[in-house]
Amino acid sequence: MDCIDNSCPVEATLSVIGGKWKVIILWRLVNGTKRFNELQHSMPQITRKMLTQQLRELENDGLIIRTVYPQVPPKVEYSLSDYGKSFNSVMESMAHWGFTHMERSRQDQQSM
Amino acid sequence: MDCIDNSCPVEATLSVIGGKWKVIILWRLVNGTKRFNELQHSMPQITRKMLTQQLRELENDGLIIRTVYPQVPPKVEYSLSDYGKSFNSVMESMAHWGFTHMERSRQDQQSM
DNA sequence: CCCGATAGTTACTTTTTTGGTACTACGATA
DNA sequence: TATCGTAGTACCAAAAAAGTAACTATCGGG
Repeated sequence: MDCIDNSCPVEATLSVIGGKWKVIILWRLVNGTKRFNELQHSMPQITRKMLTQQLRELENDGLIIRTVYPQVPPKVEYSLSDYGKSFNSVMESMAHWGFTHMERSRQDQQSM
Repeated sequence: MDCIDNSCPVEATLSVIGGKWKVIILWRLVNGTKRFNELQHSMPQITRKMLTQQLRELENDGLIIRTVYPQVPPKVEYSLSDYGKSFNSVMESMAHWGFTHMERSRQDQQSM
């Protein structure tokens, strides 16, 4: 699992989920299918443009599935593909570390 | 481990190790202390400036330890702190996923 | 015939990140 | 006394990422 020449598995991961939003979006999809607006409202900081763009890239990389319902007004649902679900363990790991990091930060503050 | 209000453990993690270089640098330090130039040579794409900057931020966040030896020419060593080592499990997880991702990409190419 | 709703797109601007080159300090060596 | 080597800094430019605001499509309802 080491970096051999210029093929490094950690960098490979970063190349797929790098950037400011991808992981956050995937994390929102862990507990099920979401519509575009649901996603947007669960991430007030992201703009429609960014959300669309990141969702397209995740779709192209096969991590999520985009389902369009031929209705008006439009209905588009996003969900994790099996491949996307395989990323859950990484996110769980990140969530676990982040949780202890938050605890730690809180304690740092108190001792000041 | 969910997102509660605006405190999300995944986002907390990203705020510390987000960006293009942090994880890559930490991954280089997993198997021991490295000097500045060693780090740079193991990441030919990074510039001195970026490397310095990222190392400082990692140091400020308590993930790495910077040791300056009072010599000429200078010798500065970087290593993971205990806290930084606690991030190893996340990186292992990323490395594992990245490894299968590389396999997958290779197979996608062959079937084209 | 205008309005609302959803899921976008487009053009433009700002911000952030990254890169390039030159410069520094200091002692050792030739 | 000029040069080398390490680990940087300083300043400016370029590129990439992200944000802003306005615009689109379509159907149903008032």
